Amino acid sequence: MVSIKDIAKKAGVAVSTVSYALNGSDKITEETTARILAIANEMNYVPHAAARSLKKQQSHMIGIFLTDFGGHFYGDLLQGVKEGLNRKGFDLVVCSGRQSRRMIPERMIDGAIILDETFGDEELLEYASRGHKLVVLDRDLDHPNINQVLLDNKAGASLAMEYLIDQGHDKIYVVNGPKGSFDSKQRMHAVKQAVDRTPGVTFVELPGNFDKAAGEAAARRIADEYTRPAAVFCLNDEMAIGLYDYVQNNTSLIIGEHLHPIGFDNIELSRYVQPRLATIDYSMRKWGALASEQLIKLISGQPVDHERIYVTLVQGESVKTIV
Amino acid sequence: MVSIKDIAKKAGVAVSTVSYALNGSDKITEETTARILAIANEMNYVPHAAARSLKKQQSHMIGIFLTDFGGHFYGDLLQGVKEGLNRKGFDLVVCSGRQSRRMIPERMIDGAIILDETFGDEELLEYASRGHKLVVLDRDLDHPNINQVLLDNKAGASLAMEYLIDQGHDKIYVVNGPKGSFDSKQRMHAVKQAVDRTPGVTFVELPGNFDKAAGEAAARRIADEYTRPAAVFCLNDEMAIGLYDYVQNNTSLIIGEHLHPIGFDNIELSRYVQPRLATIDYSMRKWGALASEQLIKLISGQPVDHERIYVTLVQGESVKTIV
DNA sequence: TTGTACGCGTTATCAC
DNA sequence: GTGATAACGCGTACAA
Repeated sequence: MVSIKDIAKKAGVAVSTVSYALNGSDKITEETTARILAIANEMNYVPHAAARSLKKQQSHMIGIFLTDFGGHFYGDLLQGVKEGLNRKGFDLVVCSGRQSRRMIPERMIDGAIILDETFGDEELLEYASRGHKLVVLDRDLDHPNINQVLLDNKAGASLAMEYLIDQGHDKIYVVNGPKGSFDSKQRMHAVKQAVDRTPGVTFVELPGNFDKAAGEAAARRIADEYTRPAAVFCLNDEMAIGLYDYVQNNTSLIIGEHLHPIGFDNIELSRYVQPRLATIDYSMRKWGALASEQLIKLISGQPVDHERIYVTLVQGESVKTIV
Repeated sequence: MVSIKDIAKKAGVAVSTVSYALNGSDKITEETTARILAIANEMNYVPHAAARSLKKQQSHMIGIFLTDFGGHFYGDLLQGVKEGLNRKGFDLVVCSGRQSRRMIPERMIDGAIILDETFGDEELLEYASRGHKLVVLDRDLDHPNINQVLLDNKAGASLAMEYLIDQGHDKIYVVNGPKGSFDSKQRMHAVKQAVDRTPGVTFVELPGNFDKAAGEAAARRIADEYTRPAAVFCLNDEMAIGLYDYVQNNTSLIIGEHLHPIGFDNIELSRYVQPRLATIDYSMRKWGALASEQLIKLISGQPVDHERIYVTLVQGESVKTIV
């Protein structure tokens, strides 16, 4: 592998001269620079990332940590992050699983975006206290080195509940997310507020886990005890799809007639299931772009405030009016 | 940031002692090792990835390069790669876009898995000739430093065509993939072979691009010239979904009656569209796992042969028998 | 322009 | 056998 030393030798100059020339410093003559560049090119020189990182103490890479690679969930988010980052000359690495976490303390990345509830708050605070810069998308964490870019879960859940109630529903199941999930908690909290301020609404909370299986389990329970039309607020679309699967394959109940589900996230699939799933929408891409922006500000020492991603209601034939 | 030097100072030993102890060398006494480990722990020591990479000339990270983050396409593949890698102590970074390519020559990663037609063959051969190890999933490239793990496109396309023909279809549209795509070419080649050996089949090739828009465009064309029932082999599911969208929203043609589409990939969505899309299935996870295995063998200098991923037919109500 | 110290961990060599 | 010294990998940046 060719290093600046080799180039220096061939060009008959010092390594520092090569380094300056390569980095476009005006300390070096135009001619010398050109000559060195030519030689470097001809020798197929490529700087060694590790050496540069070691000296500069930064890698110009940032990591995004996801719970898993599954689901249709992340495509647009990642695209948003990547675009935001590339504009600033940073590269993105997408990580998942425990092993890759060491990239943070080992300084392989200059900062991280976290969307992975399997991280403990303490672990993240620990990183932050050691000087690592983080943007969290899935929790409320207060530290100068941590910035939050959170969904407006409360608005979303309120929107969903109000929609159901406006359509005349007074029996509402709510399928919860995972225990530790911040988004779940916020959404469920808003659900309870909505119920509290609306007399006459029966509300049943079912356990869930943000995956299809949870939606199916909830559907079974609901179908088993079915007596009259009910609305079902699944705290994400994935579970709503699971509910569709179960109801349509294992019962004679009709979605949009007996059961009126609404989801959260507006994943692509929701547009394709029959009938179209009502849900809460927001821009994944914007979320990602904003997160990357905030992280770069954090890294470059600029002041940052926490940010919020706004949501809207998407109506769907899965929810019909009760007359 | 605490380095081995700090630990050495506190422990009253030389840095080499610390390094040996940390790496579990038997050159150091149990007690000394224990003491050093304790101190390192207490000081929250974490080795600097860049320094280690620099010395060892390897990062224990491997990269997978994707055309984009979109589509439901990659989740399982990535999961497969990750699992295969983690077992061997490697970490995965998922990359997309031109910028991140520099990770290869800059030796930020020890090897790369390529599923991104926007790479040129020459570029990849160039990397290989410089000693970088690659596994390609999307082209036929011969070099000692390159291993191929390819889909059995020919079998898949033959399966699809035979299925259509067996159902009595004699008018078959085929919606192609992008011009440069290896998978497209192989599939289309097999299509032509199938047509050639079956007299009486009318076959029309339509341009495509593996995205939904291409499927919609093809659908428009087919609908405009519709005279009698026809089968449509979309060279991937995404385009077949686009075709569904157009046909169901803009025409009175019925899928499974007038138009009989089949896809390729068996993405999750294909199970949800109505009627279920017939398609060609294969295990994404296995594909990923195999790719990572091959790459690690390549990196560790073991001999490797090219591999093939087998495919099966998934029947669906999108294709009905012509009587 | 150039010589050189530096960033940090690894490992060969050498002395006790 | 134990442990210390120093060279090394590669690029950067300060002092000369």
